[in-house]
Amino acid sequence: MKFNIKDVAKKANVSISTVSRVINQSKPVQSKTKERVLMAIEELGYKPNAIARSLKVKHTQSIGIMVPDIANQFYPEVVRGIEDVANMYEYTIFLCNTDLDDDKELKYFSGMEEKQVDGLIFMGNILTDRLAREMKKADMPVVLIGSDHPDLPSVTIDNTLAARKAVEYLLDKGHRGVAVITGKMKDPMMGRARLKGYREALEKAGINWKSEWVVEGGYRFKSGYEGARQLMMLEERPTAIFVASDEMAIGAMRAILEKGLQIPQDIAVVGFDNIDMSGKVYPSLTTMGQPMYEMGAIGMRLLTKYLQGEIVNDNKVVLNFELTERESS
Amino acid sequence: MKFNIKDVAKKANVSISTVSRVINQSKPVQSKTKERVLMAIEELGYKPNAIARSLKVKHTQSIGIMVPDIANQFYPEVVRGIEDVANMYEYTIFLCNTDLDDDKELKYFSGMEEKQVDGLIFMGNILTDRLAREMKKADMPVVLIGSDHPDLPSVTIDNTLAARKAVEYLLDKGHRGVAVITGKMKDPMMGRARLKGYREALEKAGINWKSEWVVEGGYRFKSGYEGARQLMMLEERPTAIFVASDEMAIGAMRAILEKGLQIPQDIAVVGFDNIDMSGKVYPSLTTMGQPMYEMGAIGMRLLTKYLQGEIVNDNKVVLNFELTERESS
DNA sequence: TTGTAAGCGTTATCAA
DNA sequence: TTGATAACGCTTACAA
Repeated sequence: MKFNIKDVAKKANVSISTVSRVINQSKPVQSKTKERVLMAIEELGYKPNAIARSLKVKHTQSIGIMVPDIANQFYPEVVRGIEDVANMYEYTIFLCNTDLDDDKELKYFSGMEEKQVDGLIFMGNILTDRLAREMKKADMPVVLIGSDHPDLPSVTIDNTLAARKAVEYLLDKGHRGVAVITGKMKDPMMGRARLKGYREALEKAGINWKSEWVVEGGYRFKSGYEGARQLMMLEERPTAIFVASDEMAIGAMRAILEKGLQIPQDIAVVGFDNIDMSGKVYPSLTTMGQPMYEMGAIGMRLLTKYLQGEIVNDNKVVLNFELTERESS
Repeated sequence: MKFNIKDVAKKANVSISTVSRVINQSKPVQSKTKERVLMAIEELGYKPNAIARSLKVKHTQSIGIMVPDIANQFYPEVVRGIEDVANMYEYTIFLCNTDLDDDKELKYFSGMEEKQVDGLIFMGNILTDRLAREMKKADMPVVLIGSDHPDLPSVTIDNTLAARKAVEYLLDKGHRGVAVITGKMKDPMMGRARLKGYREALEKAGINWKSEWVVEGGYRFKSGYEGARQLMMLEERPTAIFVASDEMAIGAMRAILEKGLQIPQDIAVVGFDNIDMSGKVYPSLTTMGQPMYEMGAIGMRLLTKYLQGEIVNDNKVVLNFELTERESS
């Protein structure tokens, strides 16, 4: 049996407004009547209906999160960051997996709008114009995490700088033959930006670019594995590989180890992201870390600012990255 | 600017009821007027307000998911399973991280009730009586995944049988010195049940139980690492370790490798869960796999049955497990 | 300090 | 096939 505010009003012998007032503490209520109301609530096991409330007050205290795939190592950590600060601000989160599918993204976004989320956090490799337009049209704040767009707030790191630093680290260790397994070329951040960083590092060091030393990967283990095998078949074998994601890097390491080669003696590898597992594999992975939890937390904090109507002066926050040196280099 | 059904009614020169009818296709509408309505919707960029709808129809097409920690390797995969079938049935999901904290569990559950979720999926190591009572009281279906309770539907595997099989596998390989790193003893499934399986296997094989060969772990990498170190310091060193979770097993492997020992030649290890990473580490991990994605998918499917008022004859589904043999054994 | 009543954006009943 | 209108459970003027 489900009771509503009317039931408790009747039971406590007051009007529904005073019940509302004690629930929300929105206006003073005489302590005696308040007690009666509380009693009634207790006895009936009454729970306020947030849906009805939302309809009236025009906000839901819910926000949407769109991620490519929660089962992909990278995202759970940032979702956790989001969740933690969302809870501090009393928001609960709707989670959607887009699989990087444009239609799903559009559909879910629309669904979130209909469910009247107060705001939304979007993660995805590339933000289509179509979706960006929808986001602008919708009158709810959206913040991007890990990707970027001229007229939307976002939190990111400087991917090309981070990649450059990673490669420079390898160069500083004396490596001259540094190959790269990168993200998809159509992907601005993980693909092009990180490759650009690689190229910049080489240029600055006066090292020639060898096109056979750059292989385009996906993001998963398998493509790192295959990329490394391909690289090792070259007559001039690289002595180090910079890999644009940790999961690929772990795949690359396996390929190297299977070949009977030693890491880092024969080939050093440095990854990107610093997912949880990168410190746990053997050998542990040196990696250019993104502050995933912070990206989530800060992204959500940014969102709350819009939600609360605070003025925000900087809607593009770019966070620091940090190289974690481990055994693989 | 946000428009409502009234706005489109005015624009299309019809009543709000006919607008509602074309949106929901709940009653025939003359194709000509339907067209007008569709035009108006299009022009205004109207999106129906699901909150208002929910208030009226008394369901929200939302369900809640409570997990200990989405950043923990095990859960994203089952959440993904849940999500996929939830979407097939047009539900969207609220995600909550409980951190295994009783108060948070209670609080979030209450919050989900207020938000009028149509149902809820709970994951947690142990279901407190307090929470179980709340679940019974609430008039919404709840299904448990990975844990169990006499009067709640659930989907699990037979943890003690699975553990026994894992240990028997080791025994069959000729190991006589099989140690175990288990879950917390207060945890019925991952702790006691899996330890029980270990014991049963030993008994059946006529092998003596050595209390110094069982160490109680948490679930994380570190406790596996430490557990293995402890085990290796014994004067009679085990030749195999059964570890009650993959993450701990990966920690155990690292401890073994660091010690300069070989896996599986010196010590074999088999884990539990078959998380994604267990096939990617080096050496790859033999593990007793839980069908995580399926547990999620089937759990959600079970929930939809309650949601749709289907009669369900078996509210305790126990799934098959499967040993995946890899390099660590 | 308390109560009455309008209204939030829908759906659904009833009548036309 | 369409339109008026009550109702869903709440908050919030406004009045008492």
